[in-house]
Amino acid sequence: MLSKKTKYGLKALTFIARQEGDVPVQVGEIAKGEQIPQKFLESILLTLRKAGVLGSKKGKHGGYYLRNEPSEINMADVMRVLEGPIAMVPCVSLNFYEKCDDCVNEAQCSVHKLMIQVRDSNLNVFKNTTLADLSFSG
Amino acid sequence: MLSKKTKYGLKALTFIARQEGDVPVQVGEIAKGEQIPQKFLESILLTLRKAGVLGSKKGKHGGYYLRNEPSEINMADVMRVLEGPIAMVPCVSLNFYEKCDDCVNEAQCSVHKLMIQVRDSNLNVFKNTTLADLSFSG
DNA sequence: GTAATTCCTATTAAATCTATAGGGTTAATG
DNA sequence: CATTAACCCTATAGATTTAATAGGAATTAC
Repeated sequence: MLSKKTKYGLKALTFIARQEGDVPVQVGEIAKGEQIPQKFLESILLTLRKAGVLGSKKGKHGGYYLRNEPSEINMADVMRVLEGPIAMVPCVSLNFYEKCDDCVNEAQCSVHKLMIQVRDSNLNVFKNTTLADLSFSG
Repeated sequence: MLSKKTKYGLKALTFIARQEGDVPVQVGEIAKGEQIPQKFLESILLTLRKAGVLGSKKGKHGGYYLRNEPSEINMADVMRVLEGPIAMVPCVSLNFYEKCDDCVNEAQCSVHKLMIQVRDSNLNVFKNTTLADLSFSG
């Protein structure tokens, strides 16, 4: 199940991408427009900023903006920030590999075999989908 | 993240598939062989039996066996039983569709768009992988 | 200097996952 | 037919994670 954090984060990114103006977009605006609890959204946007996806401007008339063009922001990066590793088990994670305690023989492990395929297939989707794909057109 | 329930369930199915004998496989055997808490495993196998994946024989010398050939058991069915819907959000689930409360326009929702692709890609993997693929050979 | 906004930490509330407990039911065996 | 070994079933406790809230600190426009 997709976490609310990720769901809200994706919606917020889309919302920002669609505001084509030059001024940063405020949390309150996004929260209202997308029906997201404002304080929760604050922490999510903060995470995205710290990860380098968003930039921010503080103080009055402050807000958030994209650090790159929507077409340059791919979902693999975004999902890793919001949802964590793309792999469903650490033993098939490319970026966060960890051996299973219980698993004796990784090469023969059925979970390992299946999850490698899932990882590859998801990675393929995420890498090839950009924020622009999600934000514009039908 | 893959739940332990699913992980254990997959390992157990593989274990049973690899026992080529005619006698049912006992929970205790699987638990020992795969390092799974026995009582937890019991409940998982019960779930798989109720879903029609496994059959069981009660009483002394009882145990579990596959209801179909490993090559006929596909992972889409197994994952639905163990992990729940394959879709990461209800609004893209084929078998368990539900509209989002918050989402005003499904067609324009970025989460919806992305998750449809993820669902299709995962479904493709799960439907085309059988228990035989996971159990035998390298 | 006041108002508006992001920034940061802590905490609580809710939900889910993992595991255990305890016994009921069924069947093989001598 | 008693004993034993296995699955069957429900409930519940413990642990972890997720979701949301609270309260203010720091920063900037005006």
